[in-house]
Amino acid sequence: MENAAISTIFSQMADVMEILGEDRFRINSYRTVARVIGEMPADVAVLLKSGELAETPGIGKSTLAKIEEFVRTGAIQAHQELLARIPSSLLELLNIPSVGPKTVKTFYHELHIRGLSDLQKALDEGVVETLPGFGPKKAAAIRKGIEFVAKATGRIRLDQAMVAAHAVVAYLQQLPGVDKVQPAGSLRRRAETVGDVDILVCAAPAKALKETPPGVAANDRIIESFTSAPFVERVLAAGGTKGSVLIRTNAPPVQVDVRVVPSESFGAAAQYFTGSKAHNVRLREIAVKAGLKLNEYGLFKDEKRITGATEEEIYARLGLDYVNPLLREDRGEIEAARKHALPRLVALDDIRGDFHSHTNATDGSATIEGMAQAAQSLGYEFLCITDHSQSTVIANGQSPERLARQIEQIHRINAKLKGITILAGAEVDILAEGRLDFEDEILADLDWVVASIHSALGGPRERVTTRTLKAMDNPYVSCIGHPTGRVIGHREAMDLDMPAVIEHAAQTGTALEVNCDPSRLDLKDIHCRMAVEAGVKLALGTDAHSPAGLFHMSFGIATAGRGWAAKNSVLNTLSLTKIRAWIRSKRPR
DNA sequence: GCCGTTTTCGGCCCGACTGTTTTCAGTCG
Repeated sequence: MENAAISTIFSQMADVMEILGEDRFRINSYRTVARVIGEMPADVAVLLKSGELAETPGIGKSTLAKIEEFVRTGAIQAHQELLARIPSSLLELLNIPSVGPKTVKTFYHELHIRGLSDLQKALDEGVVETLPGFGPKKAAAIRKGIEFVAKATGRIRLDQAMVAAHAVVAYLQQLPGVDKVQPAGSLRRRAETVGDVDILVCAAPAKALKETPPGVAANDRIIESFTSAPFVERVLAAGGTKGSVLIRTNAPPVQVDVRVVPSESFGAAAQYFTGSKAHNVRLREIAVKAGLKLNEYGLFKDEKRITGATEEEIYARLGLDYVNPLLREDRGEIEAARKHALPRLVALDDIRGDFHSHTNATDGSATIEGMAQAAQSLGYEFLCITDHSQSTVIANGQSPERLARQIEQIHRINAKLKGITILAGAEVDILAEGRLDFEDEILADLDWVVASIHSALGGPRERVTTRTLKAMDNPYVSCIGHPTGRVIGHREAMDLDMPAVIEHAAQTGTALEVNCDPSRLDLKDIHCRMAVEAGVKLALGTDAHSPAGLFHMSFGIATAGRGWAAKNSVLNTLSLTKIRAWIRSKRPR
């Protein structure tokens, strides 16, 4: 997969050009290219050949030539030339908060700083604060920034961010003068990782203060209360309407930004702070073309606010259908909103059951009955028990004999249960060369078979792809579990040929799992979309190892939604009768 | 470098906060 490499090259070129002070619009288009390529679900080389790449917005003639060059030679000369103009170690300085391209340029030209260690030395010697435009506070900020880079692990997982957000929201909600609290940013878009947590606060109308702009006095108090809250480790910024802090958590420090806005601007602010940046830029361009101006306070005609209280009004006034936050990534949603062609996304209410769970028969913590009870309390009609197969020894995988006894046990429990059905399933290992861990006669006794790769995930692309395709050829395999095997922040995805996998899933009538565990989210959003477009069914499974694990369904729903999945793309929304019919349709008669 | 129901040339999104400044540049989102 060369997409990541190409994306990095373009973003590096943009970084270098910024330090060199080149045309910012040109830099912007390089950044767009980096983003667009980085988000592409299929190989750039393939899309280049098919001509699709040339049709992609943001990719013009010049970019196309550079990518062609990369595919042909493995490098881009323009990139090499840019890198030759400054020491490449200079680029690492851009990661330091409060250090931007202009600062780096000054360091390089005035102090001949070539990297982090040079900068550290200059700080220690006290020369940084003597530069024109610099001072002791700026130097201190840079020192703290370096400390932060050393400690920070970058983005945190969505579920971790949600825990942090939850605590802050609860605190803000009980403050006087606070009307509404709304998490925004990538958290609200349910991106798989979150850089910082954005929270929007709507101040209650300030009555007795006609002279001052609405809400201002209350804002100050809200920000002050926020920045002095018990969970705050360090205050990064605090103004009249905006506060930014690092909060204490178990894991790496999380940055939380709070903005306070008046109620007449709440929708505009929610829209603005939910992003993504690319989506917002598109909206503001549409506004400008209509002779309007869009900012976080509203949509304006000259100085007059036309609308701003709700997001719905803003989209409507720009001639767009309301765009679900999950879709706001500038991946075609704006065009679809204009044509009234946005999908109605699958929702948690549509879900009738869970396709992937474990019990204490293998590495889960609860009994079958315990899991069933928990599923029933979620309003489910079915739950698949999919314990591990024999080869996953570390998870106490079941032998065929143990599995046979478990199937009988499930049948006995089903006879007693009312309102929910347990499907007897298994998570069967896909072994080397694509063989399965159980024989077909055993698989035939199961209601639902998830086939997953748990070994040799680092194998070459052809090998891992072939293993997956071969598993799909088995008529009893209903679904491929966590197809890429990634663990966010810990383990890279397998080098799967995803277009081939999706095509084969469509041909064989095999579902692809959206593993809802927030540390997996596998398939990920862009691959879900590819599957949806190919007509492949998604099967959402929490991979729960305890009753609490079943709650992770919402993460899978969000991921499928980010992949533009409507109800009809998701097997979990079907009745049990229809699910059984769907499973049978692949099996021999 | 990209793009076109105003355009193949001339545009290209918007504001808060900080620090170092006496009016603004730089950074960030």
